[in-house]
Amino acid sequence: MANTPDLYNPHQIEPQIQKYWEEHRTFHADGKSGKKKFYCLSMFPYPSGRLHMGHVRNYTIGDVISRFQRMNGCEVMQPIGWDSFGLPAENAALKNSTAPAAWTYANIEYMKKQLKMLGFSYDWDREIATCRPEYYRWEQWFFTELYKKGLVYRKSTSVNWCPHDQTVLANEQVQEGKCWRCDTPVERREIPQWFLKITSYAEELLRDLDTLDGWPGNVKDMQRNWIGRSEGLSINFDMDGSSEKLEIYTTRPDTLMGVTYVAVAAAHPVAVKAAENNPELAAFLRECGQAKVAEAEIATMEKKGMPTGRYALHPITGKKVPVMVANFVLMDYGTGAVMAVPAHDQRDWEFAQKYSLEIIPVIRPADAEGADVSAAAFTEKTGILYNSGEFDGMNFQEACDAVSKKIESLGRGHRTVNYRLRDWSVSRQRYWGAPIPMVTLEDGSTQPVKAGDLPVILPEDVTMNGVQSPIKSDPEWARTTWEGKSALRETDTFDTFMESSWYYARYCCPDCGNAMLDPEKTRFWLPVDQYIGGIEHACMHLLYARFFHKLLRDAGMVSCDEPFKKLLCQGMVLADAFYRTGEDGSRIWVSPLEVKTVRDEKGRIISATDSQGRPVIHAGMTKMSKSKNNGIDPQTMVELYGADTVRLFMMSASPADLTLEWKEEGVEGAQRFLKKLWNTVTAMEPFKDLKFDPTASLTEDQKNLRRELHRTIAKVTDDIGRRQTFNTAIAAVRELINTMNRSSQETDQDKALIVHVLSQIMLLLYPVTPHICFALWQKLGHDTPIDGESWPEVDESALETEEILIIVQVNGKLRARLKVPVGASQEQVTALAMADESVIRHTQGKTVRKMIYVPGKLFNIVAA
RNA sequence: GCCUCGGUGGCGGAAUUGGUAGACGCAGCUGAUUCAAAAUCAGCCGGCUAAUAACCGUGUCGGUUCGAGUCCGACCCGAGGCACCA
Repeated sequence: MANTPDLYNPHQIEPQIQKYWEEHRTFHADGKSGKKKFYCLSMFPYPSGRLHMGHVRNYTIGDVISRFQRMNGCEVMQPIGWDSFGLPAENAALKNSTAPAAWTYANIEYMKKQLKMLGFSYDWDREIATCRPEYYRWEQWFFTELYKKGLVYRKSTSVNWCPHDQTVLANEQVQEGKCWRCDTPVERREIPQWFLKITSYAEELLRDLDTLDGWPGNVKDMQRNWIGRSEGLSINFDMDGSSEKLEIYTTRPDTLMGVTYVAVAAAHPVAVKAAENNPELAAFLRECGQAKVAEAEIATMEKKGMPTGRYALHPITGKKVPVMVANFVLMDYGTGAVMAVPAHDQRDWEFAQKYSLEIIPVIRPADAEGADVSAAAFTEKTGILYNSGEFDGMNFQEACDAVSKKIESLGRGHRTVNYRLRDWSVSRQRYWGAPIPMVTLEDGSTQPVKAGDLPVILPEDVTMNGVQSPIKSDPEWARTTWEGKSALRETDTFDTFMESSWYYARYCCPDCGNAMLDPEKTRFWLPVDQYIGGIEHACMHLLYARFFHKLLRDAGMVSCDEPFKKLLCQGMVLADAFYRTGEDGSRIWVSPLEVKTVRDEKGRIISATDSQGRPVIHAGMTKMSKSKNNGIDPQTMVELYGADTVRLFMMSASPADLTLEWKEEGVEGAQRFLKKLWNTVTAMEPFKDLKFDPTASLTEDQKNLRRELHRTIAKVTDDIGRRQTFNTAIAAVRELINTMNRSSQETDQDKALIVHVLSQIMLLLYPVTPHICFALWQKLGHDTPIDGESWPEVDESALETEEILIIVQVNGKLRARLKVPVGASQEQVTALAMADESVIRHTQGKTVRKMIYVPGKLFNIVAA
């Protein structure tokens, strides 16, 4: 009878094992096991239609950590859901004439299937979608509570406005200053918006960063700088010939005597008023109103200004200084006015040069008579004041204190703490979002919707015309009553960061129907033990979620101070990009899957052609994107290679926090590894019942293999558990397999050891490639599934060695490697080192000046 | 422009606390097997070199140190974020 060869077939085993997990509810978490809890969370996806490689990378990391913690004795809760409000649904609705809701729900269903075929250990019972009223009703309710607490206010602020479409544009929808749909130049426009007072929590958000030991330092640095706490002086300048005041803030009070002009934003009342009978100035203000609302835009554009014709009075000397309008001063930042000290601030200096404004140096280097500001501003804080009257001779700190005191005693200002962080504008003039639960009464006053009238439901069965939100174009939708009086609903919706700011808490009690959160359940599961997501969220999402958590805490719904104990930011996924040049000279991007490359003997790409043999140009590795046609579809990859191969490649090709370069050859390498592993286990299957006895007398080979096994267990445990360097963990397992293959396989004890090592390898690889490990675990003769197994333990006795390696250097350069007995003394090492041929050669004719001995490691001879 | 991170063989990367640079893999080369190819197995694989000697070598320049990929200073290049993409 012919045997069918037993080959690795992921497409057969993976669906079976996934079905087993689903039927057995293996990954369901209810908090009743009595084990230590571990909450592992990956940033939930926007349901764009298909999973992309960035998702797969994110979720594979989360799954590896979840399975690892599970094996280490924790009850792991790993939920998943959908960040399902957002702009792309509206764009898709326009393109395909579908309702955003229908499109979104269809995408969720499809992507759910894709997640399942990757074998992630989610507790699907906790799935949530933020576009469901059961979810956003609590967000609406919480907003009305915050309103009652005084943490919500309304203020006018700038937005990008398309005058043709009569609509607000997202920054993304403004391309080169023009509307992406109709190419009309975009204008800045002030409209009233709802704000959350995140600045009231700025101090705590800053301070608590120090408690986040499990966060990467760079993310904490970014948040610190984003919050941007500064101590300075707020000063009121009197306007010449009027009772108006001009309030400014400065972090350099020491330079106050060098102020030669004041600059205001184009939207500042002083500028607007001055432009009333100055057509030239009015034209300039219109020009300023044409820039996009983005900090990078403002910081890089050409600095322009114009005099208002008005003057402010210096708060100490009373001297008249011109008031300029400047395009780089924004009404939304601070007070919309700044004092300018061109001698000691580079931007002010350049502006003063351009518009021939006075430059008065008031700080000189400590070792010079005066400051040379002819070529650039002198911006050091190490100088001494001069040209400053009563403040002459003071240093930076003395001057700051003295000037501040003086301004305060004159009643013209006060010392204050300022933040770069601005309050959070939560209003969006879009349809596909949670309606803001506010109403306007006929008397013009605004009121929060009563709790009993929530949720304010967003209609889902709508048609989009691309210009206006359906709830704005339907006058009936807004009509309502409040305390019996007729009222109009707010038609703006929430920023989608609102939904993603508390979803992690809702996962603890997704079915809670009578409250936003169940405090008992949040107390049990929170904080999230491990959060995983992209570094692009370092400031906004991660700061908003921390802010929301503190709001929830102050409302008694959660009991810890921070939502995410440990944070891992994974890198982007890149792929080769290729293009050929079209007849009109344009670049036609060709998918890397269709490209054939020719390499030289070193393996460098020397030429490439597309599927029709046309030459294409290699544009290097870039982020997977539609525009470069270099996105690799995860589903296609799973269908070709299986989920385990995709997971293994993702985790082994680079460290989790760096970019990952998708290479088909590398994926094939990962597949090759799994096939070999399958074949090795199959070959050892007949010996699965042999038991390895570590207490028997072992051969050198056996001792060596056993030592390598336990070293590998120690390394993989540390790499996954502490360092989160999954790539080196996998490399260590591969090394162990190489050692095993070189090891003797003669005797029953040899074979028993190999069967034992293979079983341990299954446990080490299970978090990364759970399906194959599940199947091979059975083949190795275990009759209970691998899912219930504990993480392997290191046997210290296996690690013992008789010899150690000492590195011998002469003047820091490697000259010899010495194998010495474990207990060798420094004298013995010295004698052996000095007798080494290479050491003798390199010390010949020289005097030994010094010898440095790092016990058990290194011996360096300094000779000259 | 500002904030943060990164730069090591042909390529991805390793080197965990300042102590052997290049683990592990991909590509490539050589051989075995094969009618042949694929697959598989074995060996080689930073530069220079006859060499397993010596020298050079971790973006550039300078510094600290017995010793620097790692620490410090300056610069160059690339990536992420900059508040309405998520």
